[in-house]
Amino acid sequence: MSEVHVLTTGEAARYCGVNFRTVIRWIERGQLKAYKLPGRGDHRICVEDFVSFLRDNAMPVPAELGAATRKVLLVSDSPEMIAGRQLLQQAGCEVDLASDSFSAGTMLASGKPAMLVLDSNLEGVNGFQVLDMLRSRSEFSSLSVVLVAPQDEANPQRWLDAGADAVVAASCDRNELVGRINLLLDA
Amino acid sequence: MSEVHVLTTGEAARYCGVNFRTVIRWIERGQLKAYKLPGRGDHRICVEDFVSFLRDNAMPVPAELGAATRKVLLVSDSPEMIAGRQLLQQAGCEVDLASDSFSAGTMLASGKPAMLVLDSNLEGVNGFQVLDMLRSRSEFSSLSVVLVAPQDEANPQRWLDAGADAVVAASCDRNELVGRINLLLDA
DNA sequence: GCCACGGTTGACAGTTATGACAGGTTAAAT
DNA sequence: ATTTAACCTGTCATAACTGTCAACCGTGGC
Repeated sequence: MSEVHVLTTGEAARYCGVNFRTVIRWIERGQLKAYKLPGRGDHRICVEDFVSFLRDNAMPVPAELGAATRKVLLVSDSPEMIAGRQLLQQAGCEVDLASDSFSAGTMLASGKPAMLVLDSNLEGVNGFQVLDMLRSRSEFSSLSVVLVAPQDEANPQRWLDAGADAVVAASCDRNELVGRINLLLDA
Repeated sequence: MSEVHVLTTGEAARYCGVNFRTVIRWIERGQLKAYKLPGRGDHRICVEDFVSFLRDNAMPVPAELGAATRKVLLVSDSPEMIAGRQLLQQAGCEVDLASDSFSAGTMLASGKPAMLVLDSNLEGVNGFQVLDMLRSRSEFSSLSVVLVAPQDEANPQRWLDAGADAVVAASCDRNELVGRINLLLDA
């Protein structure tokens, strides 16, 4: 069963060092998404919504809540890429792995990773199509995308134009890849 | 075998991030419908009642409970198949449409359809791979799958063996397709 | 039979919602 | 520079809801 972790106004208030009254006002103003319990109308805030609220307002994200924001979905069927998984885990990331585009899609939607590492060499994946789709849907607006370019890539810029946040060559060093992923996750 | 799914107070509580005591109070106040077991008077909540309670109170519905009963995800890029969409809508179905496997995956996971109509002629889709993945994940255990077989299909049985609930030829009549979908949805 | 597990109940402590009010900040108007 | 208004935030008291705790009871496994 899915453990939906939610916060009360008091918890959210303590996390950002304000009075809970203020948190309620943020909610009333529509700045922070929340729902109400039927009883007295207590507010409950999904951690996910809270974290994106903090980010939108350049507020510090508590480490224990930000852990979920270091989740990476790695989409590739190449053994070398998959070997990079361990490096990412050592770097403190949670890593989901998909080796075809259909399951990649399901894992993206259900696992809610903060980053997608997409190997455009994967058979049946059209990187441009995927980027188009991601960028046209608001639910993925905060998703970072690192594109692993085809072997023969001559013009990496076109991927950036299509919406990728970074492009790396498939042949690039794994440590370099992990370094860039880390940089994006911390940004 | 049709599994009548019910929740205990503890499960319902975890689903909406409150204490089980609170769930019992909602039931006592008549806000949440439930029945009692004869023994100690344990509460049991039908998933259906729980979901409509959540909806009534604008509370988030957990993905694994929210599956719509007449929602179909149509995965194809063939104009004829897409034309079948209207027929399905006329038959009272809600229809999502995906034309590539990646977005099909995202829509399957986020849209929670009751049925997947998968065109195996779609480029980049390996029907067997998809069926394997679906049947190995419990979150999709209740999903019906209608497979639209390749043009040259000689042995439809192998799709059924792989986990499809029905197989139709790509050339088959649209009305027949809709009829079979309806049958499965009502089952 | 015995035990672990999970659910119930009641009492009580802890939290939260609400409205009103006061102090602080910002920005525009004088 | 000063004033003013608008706004945000914290505080308070009250009422109501929610969580916690302990004791107890069915159920199923050993």
